[in-house]
Amino acid sequence: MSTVNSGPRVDATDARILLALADDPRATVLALAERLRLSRNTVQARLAKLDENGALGSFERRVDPGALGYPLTAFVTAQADQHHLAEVADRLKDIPEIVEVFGLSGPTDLLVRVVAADTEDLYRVAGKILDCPGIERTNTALAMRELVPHRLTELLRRSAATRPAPTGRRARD
Amino acid sequence: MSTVNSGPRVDATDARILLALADDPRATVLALAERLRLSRNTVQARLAKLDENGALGSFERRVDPGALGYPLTAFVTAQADQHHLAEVADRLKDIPEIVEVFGLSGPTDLLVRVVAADTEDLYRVAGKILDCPGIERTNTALAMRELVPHRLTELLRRSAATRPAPTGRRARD
DNA sequence: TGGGCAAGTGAGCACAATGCTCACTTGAGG
DNA sequence: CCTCAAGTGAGCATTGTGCTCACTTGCCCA
Repeated sequence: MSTVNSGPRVDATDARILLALADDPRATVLALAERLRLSRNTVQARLAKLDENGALGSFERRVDPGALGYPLTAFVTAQADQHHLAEVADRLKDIPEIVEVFGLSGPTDLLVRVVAADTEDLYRVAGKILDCPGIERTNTALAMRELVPHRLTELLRRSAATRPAPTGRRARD
Repeated sequence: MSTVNSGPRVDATDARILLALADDPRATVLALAERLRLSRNTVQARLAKLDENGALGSFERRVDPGALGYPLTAFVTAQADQHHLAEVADRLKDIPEIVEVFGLSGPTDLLVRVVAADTEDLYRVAGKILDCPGIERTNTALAMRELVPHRLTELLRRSAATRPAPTGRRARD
């Protein structure tokens, strides 16, 4: 349901931690600290804060639908009765194959991301979407290729590059 | 670049592990084992296999762009010279604000997911996309609301529900 | 110019988790 | 009937965790 989160912004050090984690997701705090040349204490505190503020989304994001038996991804755009968007969203939430829904600006009201086991399955799901009261028109496009797989690394690198406020870190080494 | 992965399919037990992990991402293997009433050994082996086969996507997926200073998400659809899709994709990859790109079936060739710091930033990024040689026409829609946040839980639950092949597990307890 | 303040550091400590290996069990399939 | 794949429980040396503490350092602000 939420749109933004905008807790306190991730700073350069946080970004470096996230980057290191991206490289090795199950790395121990100790390993991260060593690698980033920070104290274990710092990394631990930072990490704690990062998932307190919702800077880290849910873990499910990391699960590959393909491995779950849903190798097909499709995007269904829809026009809907704008007065009842919330109700429509609730209905859509009940369809398990629907993985993500956005409310859009412009002539297309909804963008629905769907996964499916095969084309027949996809057809069925598309039908279910159209059947939702409030949905007026849909259009389904199959994702044939993932040309750029989901990534935030470039943005993280940019954040990591800004010189951190150098506080209390040791001079030697 | 990859489209599918389709390593060996995730079975019911795997799904249960992933579900538990979704609930508590940094849970220790021991905690998971206890909670699922599996042996530590099993969980450890399963988890190892899960990220060997790419059933687990990269960690970056969990990072919230909002926390990074990019609270805006937009979807840019584009028509492109289909003979040069690969080159276009390479160009798009160089734009950091581009988070994901799909090649679609139908009249729209590309779906580009973009994040931006503000509307002006978005305008700039949209311009960069249009400037890519091979891109013929674009249309930008701002994601105003995340009506259903990314989730795979329902699907995971479905997988977890199928009775697992009950092998060698103890009778008592 | 001096005092807080926030953030980092290094040390230490009891406890828990990891990574490994081994012998054993169990159901499925040839 | 035998073998195989998967799970189990045990054990053990090594690491990592979660916590607290005293101390340092640069920044902000008065």
